This record gives sequence, C-alpha cells and structure tokens, in this order.
Amino acid sequence: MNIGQVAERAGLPAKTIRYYEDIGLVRPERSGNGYRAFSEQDLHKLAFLARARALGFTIEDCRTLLGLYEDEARESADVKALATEHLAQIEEKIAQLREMHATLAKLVEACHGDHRPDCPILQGLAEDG
Amino acid sequence: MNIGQVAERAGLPAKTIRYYEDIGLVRPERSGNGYRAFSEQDLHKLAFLARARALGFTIEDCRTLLGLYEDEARESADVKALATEHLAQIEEKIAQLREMHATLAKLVEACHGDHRPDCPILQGLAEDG
DNA sequence: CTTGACCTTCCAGTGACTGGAAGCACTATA
DNA sequence: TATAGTGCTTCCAGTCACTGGAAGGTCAAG
Repeated sequence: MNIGQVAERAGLPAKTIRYYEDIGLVRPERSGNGYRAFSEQDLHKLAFLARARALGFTIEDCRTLLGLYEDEARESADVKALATEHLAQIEEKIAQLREMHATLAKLVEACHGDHRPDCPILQGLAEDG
Repeated sequence: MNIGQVAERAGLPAKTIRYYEDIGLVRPERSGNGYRAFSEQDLHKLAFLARARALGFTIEDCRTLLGLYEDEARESADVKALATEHLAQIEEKIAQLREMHATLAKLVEACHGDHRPDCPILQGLAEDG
C-alpha cells in the first residue's frame, strides 16, 4: 500500500504518517521506486495511533501504548495506570476550562454589547483582584 | 520598576514579559544601565494580559483586547463579540474533552488492571469501528 | 509524449513560551 | 577594596505535534 491509501484508511494525513515514521512509530518497507510500502500491520498500527491520539494521549504515551500492545507479556495494570493518569489530566483540563467559562460568561452577560465604550469585560480584565 | 518586581506584581515570569515586549505587547522604557524600566501603566497592562491569558484568550486576542481597552471610542459590542466567540471555543473544547473522557472511562472501567495481559483498553484502541 | 496525480526529501513555521549560556550591573559584606 | 551573590541583558535552541510549501522523481491514462 502507498501512503495515500494508508492515510485514507487510517484516517491520518500523509504528512502525519511520514512524521510518525520520522519519530520511529512505524517503520514501513520501501518499494523499488522509493515509495513507502505499508503492510496491513503498519496500517493497523497507524489506526491504533489515530485512535489513541483522538483520545488525547501524547505521542510518547502512544509509543508506550503501542509497545504494550505488542508486548504479549504486558500486564494490564500498566495500561490501566497510564489511561487512568490520562483520565485525571482530562478531568483537570475540563475543570480549568469550566472555571474560565464561568468567569468569562459572567462578564459577557454583564456587557451590553452596544455602540458605547462602557464594558464590564474590559473592566473585569483590568481590575485588581 | 525592574522586570523582577513587575513580574512579581503582575504574576508573570520575567521571561514571559520579555517575550511580550518582543512581540510588541508592552514597550517599557530603558534605564541608563540598559535595564527595562516599567511604569505603573506598563504593570497595569501586564496584569491585564495575565488575566486575559488566564481566561484562555490567545495572544492575538489579547492584543486586540488591549487595543480596545486603550481605545476610548471602542464599542462594547466588539469586546463582547470577541469574548462570546472565545466562550464558544471553550465550550467546544469542553465537549471534546468530555467525549474523550467518556470513551476512555468506559475502557478503563472494563480493564481489570492486574498482572494478566488481557486488556480492554488496548482492544478498544486496536479495534476497527 | 504530455498531463496530472501521487510520491519523495528537506526546510521553515506554528503558539506561547521556557531553558540555558555568556556576560554586564548592582548590592552587601569582609 | 575585593568578592560573592543576585538580578539584569541578549541570543539561541527546544518544546509539541504537526503543517505548509518548494523542488523534483514516478506512474497510469489518453
């Protein structure tokens, strides 16, 4: 398979797949013409990566997950630990965003949003405390 | 005021303040010794920026907000529009994170997390669909 | 034999900092 | 007065995960 087809099937841009090869996440063969020749297994790996990235795992986490996936002697506890940690980070981010949202929503509500310069949003940003 | 004191009072690292000068968000004077000499107004601006950044506005948004703040002929509608758009982006991000969280939480729940290799998390990442 | 799609590599840019090196300025103490 | 320590300066490089673009090679169809 050439990169275009793999990109299509894995749901990743070709650029990204080349980048993943660069950083050693996949190692496709090469055809005589210099084109990358992906196996079904390569495609499988890339689809795995696409899903892990879609869940917000960092590239390094993905590398670890892929390693665990391919390690038949893995312990599911290791996978679970990684995922649980990531879950906690997601929760933290959500909490932060919610706080931002709450603060900003209050300011937005208080703002008339008309042609006059008077603006509680700017006041809120300017005020100490 | 030197940069250290401003950093302390604005709640921003000195490095960040230098960076903000680099990209033209603040333009402090210079003392005879070459040190940056910040006025109270500079400090005020930096604190404004710190709060805007803390609410998740991009640097470019901050630049715009600062411009509006300093423009006495501004219309609060412009500020409100910017803030409202940002609010929508926050909401979208929260929604994305929630989806990630839900998916991952299900997988984590299903995983024993013991010494055996069997792992629904990896299965979930590997499986098509 | 040309057109156009697809592939290659390499370099640079993104956003918002952050770390570190090398060196000058200032303050406090011995 | 010497020195030690802190704070300031600039500049360069790295972060993360791509993304865009240039320049050029390869392949299939007409």
